[in-house]
Amino acid sequence: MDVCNNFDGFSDNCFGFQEFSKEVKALVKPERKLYGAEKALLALRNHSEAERRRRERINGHLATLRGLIPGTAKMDKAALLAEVINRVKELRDRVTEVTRGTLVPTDIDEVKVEQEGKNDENSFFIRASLCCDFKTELLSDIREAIEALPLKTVRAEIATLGTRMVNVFVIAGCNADEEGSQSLVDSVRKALRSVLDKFYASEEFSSRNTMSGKRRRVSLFSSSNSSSYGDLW
Amino acid sequence: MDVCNNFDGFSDNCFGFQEFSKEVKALVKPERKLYGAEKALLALRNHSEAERRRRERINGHLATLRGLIPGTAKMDKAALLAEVINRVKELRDRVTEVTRGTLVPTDIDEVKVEQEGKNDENSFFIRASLCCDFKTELLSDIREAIEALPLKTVRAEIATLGTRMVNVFVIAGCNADEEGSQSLVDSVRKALRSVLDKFYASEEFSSRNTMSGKRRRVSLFSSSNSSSYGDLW
DNA sequence: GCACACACGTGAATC
DNA sequence: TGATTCACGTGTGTG
Repeated sequence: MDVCNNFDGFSDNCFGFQEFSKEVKALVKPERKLYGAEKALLALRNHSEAERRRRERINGHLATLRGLIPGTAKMDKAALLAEVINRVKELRDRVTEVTRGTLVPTDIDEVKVEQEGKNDENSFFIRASLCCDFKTELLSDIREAIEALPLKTVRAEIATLGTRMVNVFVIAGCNADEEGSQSLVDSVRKALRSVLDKFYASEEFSSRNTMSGKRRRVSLFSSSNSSSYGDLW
Repeated sequence: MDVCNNFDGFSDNCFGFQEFSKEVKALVKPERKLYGAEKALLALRNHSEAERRRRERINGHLATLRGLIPGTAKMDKAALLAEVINRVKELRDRVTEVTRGTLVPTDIDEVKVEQEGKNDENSFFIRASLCCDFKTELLSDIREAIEALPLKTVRAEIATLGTRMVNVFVIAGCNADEEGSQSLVDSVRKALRSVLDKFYASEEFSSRNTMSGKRRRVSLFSSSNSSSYGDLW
């Protein structure tokens, strides 16, 4: 260790001398201590192997990312990750762009609540939507549910088609950490779902039909974009 | 070095003894060689600092990815990357899903060729589209161009709106590496562009209008989803 | 004590 | 050659 420090700029551990001298000391004394040394060596082995496995896991994921994004075959890790970031942003923007302007009720009752874009900075938005049969009573229920939450509604839209409607709310949040914003998302989702549940209950009471679960399919037209994303429920 | 190998399972370089002994030898001899040692130390320093910077770059990108994808705050690197992979796939699927079924010609002449999904396994698809004015002659040109390529067309669609049309081809490929599939994409793109160019040439010959570049804007309606993704050209 | 994850410095390869 | 990237083993902290 001291030897090592004779060269300035070298810290103790840079040559692994500590470990080395430990082993030496252990080896000097007979038998019993040797057990300790063997054990230590085994531990060291396990350690390095575990670390190798960890690296393989990470690099494996990086490799599949390379396969997922064309043109990144020969990039180094950092450049690859930068490209991944761009891709995620691009795709996210494309989705919102292609989704925007096509606010059309689908034939599936659903509540979607998701955090929308740019939590790069401290501000963020929550986009909440509820799609179901159109009932004027529902509107006030929704309004109440949303306004009961300590949130600021930035934008609200409604679209109807036939007997169906979809309501969209964009809600502003700021200065919330990861967990805070997630709990906001959850509370919004809960609020809208309770509105939907209440509606179902009243429907059921008026015995128009019985529900099998909470989701209901109404054949209006084949909806293509309302599937996937189970986590949005 | 020999000392090091006395412990089996330890390779030469595991303690950095090579480097160490190099420095020792250098120090034994006076003055001139000391310069060499100093230089070596400096180089080592630069090296470790560069490596530190590299790590910071990578970790920085990982951090922004964390910020970009909610719920990954406390994940370890591997889990984060796995989540990133899921996100990219999800978003990619959402885009194609939300795009599909809305095959409508836009007001911009364009050729899009992109690799579509799942090159996880060895098979993949290429989705190629060409959007331009509708001319019946074009159809056979396109057909010829596509069939001239050593590819299997899995699906083909055409949609028209007013004077505009868009053709979509889904082409199957398999057992191609990154570069191979990329060159296929390029050749498809080239083929479709040549069709478009030929069309332009004949149009120009018939002197309906002069082109400024190859792109042409026709006001039909404001197209929203044909923007971005310059790399698709 | 053990398992896991991370940062670090180093050796080697590539350009 | 120097600069840069990667894999590796190790030290260290946390649960």
